Amino acid sequence: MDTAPGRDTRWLTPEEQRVWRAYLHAVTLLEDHLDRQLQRDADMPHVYYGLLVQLGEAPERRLRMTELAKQAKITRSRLSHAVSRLEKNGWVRREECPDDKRGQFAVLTDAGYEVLRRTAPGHVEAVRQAVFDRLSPEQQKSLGEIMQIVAEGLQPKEAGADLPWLR
Amino acid sequence: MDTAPGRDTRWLTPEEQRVWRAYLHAVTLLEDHLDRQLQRDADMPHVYYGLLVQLGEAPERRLRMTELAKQAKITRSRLSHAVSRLEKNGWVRREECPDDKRGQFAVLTDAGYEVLRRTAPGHVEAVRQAVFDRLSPEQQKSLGEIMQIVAEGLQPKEAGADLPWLR
DNA sequence: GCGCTGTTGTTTAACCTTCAAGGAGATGCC
DNA sequence: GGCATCTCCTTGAAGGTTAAACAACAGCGC
Repeated sequence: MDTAPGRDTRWLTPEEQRVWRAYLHAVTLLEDHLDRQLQRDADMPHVYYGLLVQLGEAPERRLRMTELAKQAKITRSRLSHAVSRLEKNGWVRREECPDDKRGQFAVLTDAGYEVLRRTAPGHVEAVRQAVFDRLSPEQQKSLGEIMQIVAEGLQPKEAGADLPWLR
Repeated sequence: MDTAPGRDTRWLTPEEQRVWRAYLHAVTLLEDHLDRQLQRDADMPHVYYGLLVQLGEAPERRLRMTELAKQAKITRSRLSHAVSRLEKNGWVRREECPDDKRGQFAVLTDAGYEVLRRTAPGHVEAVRQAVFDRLSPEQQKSLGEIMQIVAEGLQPKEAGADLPWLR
């Protein structure tokens, strides 16, 4: 990977520093804001809410643990803890996988769906107020492209994704 | 604050959803990446590293706790815990404030400065590889503007900041 | 079948963050 | 001065996250 930082570090220029600081500030403020909003209205952190959303969109409102972890960009360990908590709340239920006895499904319960239905509007509104209402259409487009690029760069590559002849 | 979500929620359009998902993915992947990088190379999470940076840039490498918390966008409580931890590592030291006996200074020690000097290049390189190397100059500029706007919208306003005649 | 390797999901303990509460000193007002 | 109130910072408990180790199983070659 040749990352060994030698004598010649490519420091950030003043302009790059401004961009980076702005990014850090925006991201931490926004995550804080949304976390508080959801903690107040739905009694759970943002990440947990995201899990319910993913399940709500999945066929039959169920996903294998690993698949859910992948979609939510969290570790399986973290997901395991999270689901345990959501299970206690009655929002999610675990089910065994008939095909693979190691496997577990996380299933969104009716109560979980109800919570989602009740709290989604407030959450969307919060996102709108904090982000979309403040950006021009061009900026929104730009933001999407930029984030897409950054995410792709960090995504653990699919096997053979860049070696199509191996598939 | 008329946020009461009535029957008429302004849902995100499909395009807005794509932008928002891309944002969430990028941000969580990036934060994870940097956290791991720093945990490995500097034995501390990203936020703690940020504290050392702020102190390193401050005059005399010292800041009042509240000021540091404000700059780092974290709560005083969190900062208090964090400084305790950094103090155990010998990277930061607390000092009393002569002017205000309630006050405390957080001071970057020589050892702390040394850690910073040693690990900064690797961190900058990680940020570069994940972000700046992948974006065009226009995109970098755009990112800065967008994040600036979002951050300002969430920033707790300074007293009278939008009422200049009151200052 | 048997063993090998990799996957799936959980667990433990250490660590970090949050929230609510509180001590101690400053500030202002009478 | 006396009192209320505010600010600065800390604390402890509850809860969330992480890394590492683990048990159970699947897939595969033999």
